[in-house]
Amino acid sequence: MNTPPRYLEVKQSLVDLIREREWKFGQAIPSEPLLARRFGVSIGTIRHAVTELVAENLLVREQGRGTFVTSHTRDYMLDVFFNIVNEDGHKQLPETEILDFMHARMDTKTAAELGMRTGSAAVRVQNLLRLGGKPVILDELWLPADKFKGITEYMFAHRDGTLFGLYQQNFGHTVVRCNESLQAVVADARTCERLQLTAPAAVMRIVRTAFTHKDVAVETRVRMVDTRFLRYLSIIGKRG
Amino acid sequence: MNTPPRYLEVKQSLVDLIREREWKFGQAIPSEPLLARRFGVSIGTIRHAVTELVAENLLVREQGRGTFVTSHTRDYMLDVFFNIVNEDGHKQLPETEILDFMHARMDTKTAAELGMRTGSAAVRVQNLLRLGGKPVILDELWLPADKFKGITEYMFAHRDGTLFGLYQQNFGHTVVRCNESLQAVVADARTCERLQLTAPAAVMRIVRTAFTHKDVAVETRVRMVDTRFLRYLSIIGKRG
DNA sequence: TAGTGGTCTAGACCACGTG
DNA sequence: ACGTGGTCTAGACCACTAC
Repeated sequence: MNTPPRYLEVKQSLVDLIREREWKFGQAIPSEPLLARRFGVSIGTIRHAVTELVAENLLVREQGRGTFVTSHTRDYMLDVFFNIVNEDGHKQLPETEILDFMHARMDTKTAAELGMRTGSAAVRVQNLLRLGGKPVILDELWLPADKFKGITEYMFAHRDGTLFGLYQQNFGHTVVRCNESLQAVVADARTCERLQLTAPAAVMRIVRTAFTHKDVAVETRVRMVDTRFLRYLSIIGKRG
Repeated sequence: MNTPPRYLEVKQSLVDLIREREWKFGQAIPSEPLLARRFGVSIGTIRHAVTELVAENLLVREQGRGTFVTSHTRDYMLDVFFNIVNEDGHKQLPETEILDFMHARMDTKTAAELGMRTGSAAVRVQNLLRLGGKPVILDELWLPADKFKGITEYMFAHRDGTLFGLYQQNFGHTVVRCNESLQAVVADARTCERLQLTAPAAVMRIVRTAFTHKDVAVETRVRMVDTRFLRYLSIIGKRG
C-alpha cells in the first residue's frame, strides 16, 4: 500500500471545501487548532498543508487576523499577474477600453490553448489599454462559453475590480497561474493603427493562458504591447 | 529587544558557511540531526532554515542521500535560468560560439545594471548561440573586472559546463537569481547580419542581470533573440 | 483580554538510497 | 543494515490584531 501523506489529504480537502464554496472568497477559514481537531491531525500537519496552499495563491495568511481565501477583488493579487512596467521598472496599472465584445467559435490555436475542440462556442473580447492616456496594449481575449454562461458586455464594462475578480465572483473560477509565451513581431497594419505606431514597428506579442487550481484553462488572450517605453519584467529564481 | 527567529539565524549561519567554502559546491552538508546539535536547536528549526535555502536555490535536497550545496555544473539548475523554447514549448540548449572577448570600461547603463560606477573596468564578451546550426541569439555580456580577476578567453571557450558553473567554480559566485527586462525592437544592421535576418525584422531584446545570494550583481547581458521560431516562456504563480 | 498565526521543541516512525 | 531526508505529534510560548 502506498498511502499519500496526511498533509496532502488535508490539503486536498481544503481545496475541495474552497471549491464547493463552504468558505467564500475573501473570508477567513477556521483557525489552525480548529482545523487540526476537525481533520484529526496535529497543528503542524495543518500548517504544512496551508503553507503549500499559500504558495499556490489559494490562501493568504495574516498574522493575528487569520487565514483567508484569496480574493482577486481585494488588494491581494492585484498586480501579481501583470508583469509590464515602465522604463524605470515601476508598475502602473492601465485603463481599459472595450473595443468589441462578441460570441464566436474558437479557431484551432485558441481551442488548443484552452484545451477544447476547434469550433467550440466562445466569447471574444477586444480591449485597448492605455497608460497616461496613450494606447500601449491591444488585447484579444477568448473565454470558453460553457464556463462563462450568461456573461455580458455590461459585466465586462462595469466590473469594479480586475477581470480575474469578475471571473471569480460571478463564475467561481479562481485563477492561480498564467502561462505566457512571448515573441517579437513586426506590427501589422491594424495594430499600428490602434497603438498609433508608424510602420515598420516592432511589438511584443504575448499569448497568455490563465489556469485555475486544477489546471483548467479559463481564458486565453493575445496581447500586443508597444514596448518603446514599456518593458516586460521577469524574475527567475529566489522565491524567498 | 527584537531578536530574529532562531531559524533565520541558523539560515544565515548556513549561508556564511557555504560562502566561506566550509562546504563546497556539489558536496553534502551534515545531516539534519547533526546540524541540530551543532546549532543547539531542534530538527524542525533546521528543516525550516534548509527549506528556505532550497527555495532560494542555494541547497538541494535528495531523499535518502542528503542535502547538497547547489552546483551549476551538475544537472541541477542547468536550464533553470534559460526560458527560451521552440514553438512546441520544448526547451533546447544552444551551442555557443565566442565572437569577441575584450577588456573595456562600462558605459553608464551597464554600470547601473551592475551597481557600479561608469567607467569601471570590465570584461565584455560577445557570443553567438545556435540551435540546430542556425544562429538565433546574439549575446553581449559584461562582467565586473574586480569580481573576475584573471578571467581569460580560454576559460570561456574551454569550460565544460554552463557559464554560471564557471563563475561558481573559478570565482566563487553562485548565481541564484536573474532579472530580465524584455522589449521588442526592430533589429539593427549588425544584428540582422549576425542572425541572418532580412530587414525590417523584429527581435526580442533582453537585458538580463544575474545576482548572487546577497543581491550582488555579477553579470549583465544584452541578448537579441530571433523569435520567428522561438518563444520566451514565463509562468506566473503556482510554485507548488 | 482573547484569539490568531509564527516559532520552537524533542522526540517518533516511514520511505528512500547505498553498501 | 544503516543513514538520509520526509512526515507527524502534542504540546509550549511569542507577536500581532482587534475589541
